[in-house]
This record gives sequence, structure tokens and C-alpha cells, in this order.
Amino acid sequence: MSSVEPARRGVRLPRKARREQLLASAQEVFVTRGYHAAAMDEIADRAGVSKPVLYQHFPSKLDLYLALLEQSSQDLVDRVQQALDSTDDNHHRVRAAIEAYFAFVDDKSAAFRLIFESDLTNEPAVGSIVEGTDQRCALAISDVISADTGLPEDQAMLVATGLTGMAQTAARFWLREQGRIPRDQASQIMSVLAWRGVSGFPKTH
Amino acid sequence: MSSVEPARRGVRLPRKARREQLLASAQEVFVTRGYHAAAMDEIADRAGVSKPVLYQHFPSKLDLYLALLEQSSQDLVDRVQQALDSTDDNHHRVRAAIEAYFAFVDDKSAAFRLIFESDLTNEPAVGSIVEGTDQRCALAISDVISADTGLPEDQAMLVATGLTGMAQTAARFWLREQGRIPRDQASQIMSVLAWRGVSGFPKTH
DNA sequence: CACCTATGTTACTCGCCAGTAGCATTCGTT
DNA sequence: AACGAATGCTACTGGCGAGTAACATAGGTG
Repeated sequence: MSSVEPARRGVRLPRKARREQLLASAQEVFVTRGYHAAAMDEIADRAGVSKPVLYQHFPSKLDLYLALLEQSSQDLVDRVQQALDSTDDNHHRVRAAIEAYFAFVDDKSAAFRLIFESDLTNEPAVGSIVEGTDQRCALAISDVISADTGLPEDQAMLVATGLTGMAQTAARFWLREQGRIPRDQASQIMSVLAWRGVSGFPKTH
Repeated sequence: MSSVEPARRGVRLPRKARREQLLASAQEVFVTRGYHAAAMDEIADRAGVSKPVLYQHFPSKLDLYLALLEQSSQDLVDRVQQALDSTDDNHHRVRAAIEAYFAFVDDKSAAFRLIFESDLTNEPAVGSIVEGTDQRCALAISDVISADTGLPEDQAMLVATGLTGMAQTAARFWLREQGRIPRDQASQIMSVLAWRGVSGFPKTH
């Protein structure tokens, strides 16, 4: 695992490559320590570089964090959107969307911690990204629900939000208990649960 | 609202009463600012008292926070347990348990922010309380599911955890959007969704 | 090869805030 | 009324960590 040991010092890198490396280091540190306990010195160290270099690439700790957060947010939203677009059978849609949450949580980058376990949600910029992520996923799901059931928008959005919460929580639980249940089976069970729930609402056509 | 304006200074209180008042002040501050942005000075101020007095009652900021966290954790677990004990009709159980989440989130103390939106989950003591809360609720639900369906324990726990996540997320969403859907109706919709989901698993008897 | 810019370093400052030392005041008790 | 214990206050320390000033060197280019 190259990601665990810090990079060697004294190696010069072109600006763009250094930036990418710094983002990777920052992601590891933020993900394991959280925002508050993460030290800019540690992030720099892990990239084999000193702190001022870090500040040549990012104006502040918050900006660095936001860059990573936005990236992870978009990643999740994309995964969910792709899952919904991957078929037009709603049963399969549910299956794919829930699997998307499991895959996101199972990603080795642990990016999900930034979104689902941020310790800076009181910072407005962070809060709005975190809430926005959930909202964008829920909106995509809600559109499908609205289109294929008689539920008014408000209620469809409530149901969709509940389902994202279910998927997220179940996926994180599965990750903690890894080994007891295979991923396929876990996400399958949750899909069955969710599908039985939503498929019972009145059809419009 | 007496809870908004700080208490008058210069009023002496017996130890026990002061402690309760400090806990109440701390709850307000932690809930609105989060752990990190909460200043011990502000907590003391809000109780109409100076900081050293606060330290006569609690040895550290963390201890103070933990005291509140444990209280809120127990509160939620109790509500869920009581909901499950309130009937032996599983349909009603689901309804009552989900309503418990909505009621907890709707409580004016906003205690739910401590549990569901803590910004100190990296502190082990805090993390274990927060996870433990979810786990204790899920366990209580899982027992019911296990007893009345053919699901093995692992899977029942997964389903139960997913349901707690759904209830929690939906309740918080409802709170943000307050006014658009009455609480009864919102928790009713989620109950229908959840009940259709779980009631489909094979019965043992 | 000499110069100049990119990249990088060491060693600070500066503000914030949890926690404390030492002193003042009220109030019940005798 | 006088004393002691409980309650409270002002004013500090000490450490941590984000952000910076000033200096150093590699390496491409004429």
C-alpha cells in the first residue's frame, strides 16, 4: 500500500502533479482524523513537503477541505444518477441505486467519510454541500417516484430522502461489520426491503 | 422564551440547581454551535456566571459534553423501546417507532443534534455513544424482526439499522421543511413505506 | 555557463480558548 | 455578631496550530 507511507522528501514535482499529490494526502488525513484533528503539517509531511508549499496550492485549510468535499459529493451524485439511468425497470433502478451507495461506501478512498461523517457541518459552506448532496440524490430518486406513482412532490421527496438515509446507514453498518455478510447479499436485502416499500404506492398509469 | 436570553448575573444558586442550569445552558450552546465552536465562556455567560464556576461542576469541556450526550442517547433509546413495548401488533409497532423518531427530532431541546449531528465523532468516547445509540435502537427493533420473520440475526440487524437510518433521515428532512407536511402525515407515510417493506419477509409461524 | 523563475525550507508570529491561581462575597450556624 | 464554608469573580497561563516572512536551491533557457 503506497498510500500509507509518506512520500520521500527532496523530490521536486511540477505544480500540477504536486497539487494532485497534496489532494491525495489531504484526503487520507481528513478521512482518518476528521477536519478538526487534521493538521496542515501532517498533510504536508505525508506529501514529503513543508507546510508553505501546501499554502502555495490552497489558500486555506477550509478551501482544501471544500475542494475534496465537492469532489466526493459529485462522485456520489454521479453514481446514483447513473444507477437510475442504467435501466427503465423501476425494480432494477432501486437495486442499482442502493448498490451505488454500497459501492460508494466500499470505495478504498473512504471518501464517504467526508460526506457522511463530516465534523464541520456547522461551517455554512460545508453544511450546504453535505445537505446538497443528499438533496440532489433524493431529487433524482424523487423524480422517478413522482413519475411512476400518484405521490405529490412533497411526499415523493420525503420518501426519497428516507430511502437515501436507509441506504446510507445500511451501507455504513455493513462496512463496519464487514465479513459477516457479503456486499451483494446485503445490498440485495436492502433492495428487496425498499422495493416492496415503494412499489406499493398507487400507479398513475 | 426564557431559553433565549441569558440569566441575570449576581444571583447565587445552590449547587444542584446551578448544575442543572449549567447543563441547560451548555445544551443550548452545543446544539446551536456544535462542540468545537462552542466556547466555555459562552456557556458560562448564558448561565449568568463566570467560567471557573463551570469548572467547579464539570472537570472539562469533554466531560460536560459527554454528560449531555449520554442523556440524549438514553432519551432516544427509551422512546424507541417504549414504542415497541406499547403494543404487540407489529404494524402498530412500526408506526409507533417511527413516530418516536419524529417526536425526538421535534423536541424543542433539539437534543437530536447532539446524537445525529455531532462534530466530535472522532473522539472515541463520543463515537461509541453515538454508534451505541443507533445500535441499541436497531437491536431492539431487530429482536422484533427476528422473532416474527425467518431472517437470521445478521440480516435482521442490517434491516433494523437501515430502518433507523430511514426514520432518522426522514424526520430530520421533515423538520427542515416544516410547514409543508404535517408531522402526523409525514410519519404516517414513512410507516407505510417501512411496514410494506418488513411485513413481506417470511413468517416463522 | 550564467541567469532567472519555479519550487522548496526554516523558523517564526499571532490569535484563540481550555483550564487555573488567587482573591472576594454571601449566608447559614452558633 | 462572628466565623467558616460554599459560592463566585478577575485576570492570568500555556499550548496548539493556522498562516507567513525571509531565505535557499534546482533546473530549464538564452
